[in-house]
Amino acid sequence: MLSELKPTRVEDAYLRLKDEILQNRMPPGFQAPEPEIALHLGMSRTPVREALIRLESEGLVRLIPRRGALVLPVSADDMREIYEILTALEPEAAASLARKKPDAGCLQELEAITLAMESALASGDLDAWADADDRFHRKLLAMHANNRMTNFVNTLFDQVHRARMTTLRLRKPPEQSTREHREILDHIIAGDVENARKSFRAHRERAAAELLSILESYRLPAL
Amino acid sequence: MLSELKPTRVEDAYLRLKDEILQNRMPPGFQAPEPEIALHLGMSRTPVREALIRLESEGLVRLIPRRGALVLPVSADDMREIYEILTALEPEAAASLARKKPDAGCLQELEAITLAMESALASGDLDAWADADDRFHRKLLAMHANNRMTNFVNTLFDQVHRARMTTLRLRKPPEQSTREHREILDHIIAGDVENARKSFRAHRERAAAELLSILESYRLPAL
DNA sequence: TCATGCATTAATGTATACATTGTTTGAAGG
DNA sequence: CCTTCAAACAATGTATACATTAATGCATGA
Repeated sequence: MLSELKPTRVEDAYLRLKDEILQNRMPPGFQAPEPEIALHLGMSRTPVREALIRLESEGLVRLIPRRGALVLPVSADDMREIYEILTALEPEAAASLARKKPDAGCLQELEAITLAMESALASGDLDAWADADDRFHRKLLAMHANNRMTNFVNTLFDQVHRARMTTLRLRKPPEQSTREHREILDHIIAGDVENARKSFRAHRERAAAELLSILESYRLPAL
Repeated sequence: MLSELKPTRVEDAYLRLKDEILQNRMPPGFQAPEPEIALHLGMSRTPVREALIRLESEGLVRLIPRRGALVLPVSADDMREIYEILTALEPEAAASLARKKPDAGCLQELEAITLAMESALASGDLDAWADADDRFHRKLLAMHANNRMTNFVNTLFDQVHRARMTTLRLRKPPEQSTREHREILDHIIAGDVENARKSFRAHRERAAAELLSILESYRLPAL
């Protein structure tokens, strides 16, 4: 029901290419024509082409007329665009969740993710921390029943994924972020709509400023 | 530069199908298999298929396994999703514009659109009014340099286009909307960030409530 | 040596072919 | 008359073929 009964080549190509891009095995600037990618994936151009179109619409790739597919770098300005949108949308989701008072089961899961983040911070496991961070944001969105918002924001998360992974180790331990997640969760549980919104907004604004300042101080124009 | 040098069949199919959908010549619920659409457009399945994939990613169509492309109706719940996103994003764009104090030329254009809306209201020309409304929203977004936001919001505008056209004549003359546009513009010109944001938010919240109440009172579950 | 232009190469956009598989029709049997 | 099963049909997913056209490289000439 959730996954396709029959795995199609397009889906396969899409997932594999997306994975290669997000894991930085196909780094930004990487470029290859359709036939080459098709060969690499062991299928014909047709499904590859459709997968590339999809990746392009998600902002991970650009199709350049006679040059092939280009893995897009994410510039500081892209980052600004993306964080501006996240700053507007995610707090709404959080506020709406606080209003709706979701059932205990769902909140339990958010709670577990937050605990995982806290313990990852304590043990200095940055990868686990980043994973919990990602899960928190995605879970919160998924709980707020707005599929259009969820899907769109998820594509934005994907776009900044590489940048977050890179900067993860260029900054101090993310204590503040962790505290803020806890704070947001508390407000949601308490049903405090306005504070849920505000604290999420502050969380995003601070994270964006931090990320951009890291990019600047390390002279990373794009990732 | 703006348009493609060479009009491709995919682009042609995309534009024509989108137009047919938005103009309600292919109404919600309309369904046709790829070969039929290809025949209708006078080209092979390949470009049609790519155009349909694009329309699907924009939420206008759904591709159902052995049934063909289905023109999606927009339900009240879809409307809720869409307006929630607009309510979060557009006020940010307005606020940011108020902050940036755009040059007179651009504001001139917004002013002209607002005047057009006011005179359309005065003369009772609903189509001209709706056109000015649409242009105001799109222009404001375009002025706020965030392409991701602009593109996404534009797809949402497209999705609600039919519903807006239908309800346009089921409601009282849109005096309030017109006043609100003027108010928003004034705040932007004055550089009043917070009031630009607030008045736009109020504008969207009211419009959403109005639209949904019309759907309810006329028993229109979807459009 | 460097510029110019032609020929070759190669990538895309599109058409077509084909296998797979779900749907539907119609006939046969209860 | 309704149900069941099979065969024909049809749509998709994918592969392949092909025309067009941009890029590349090489040869030619100044």
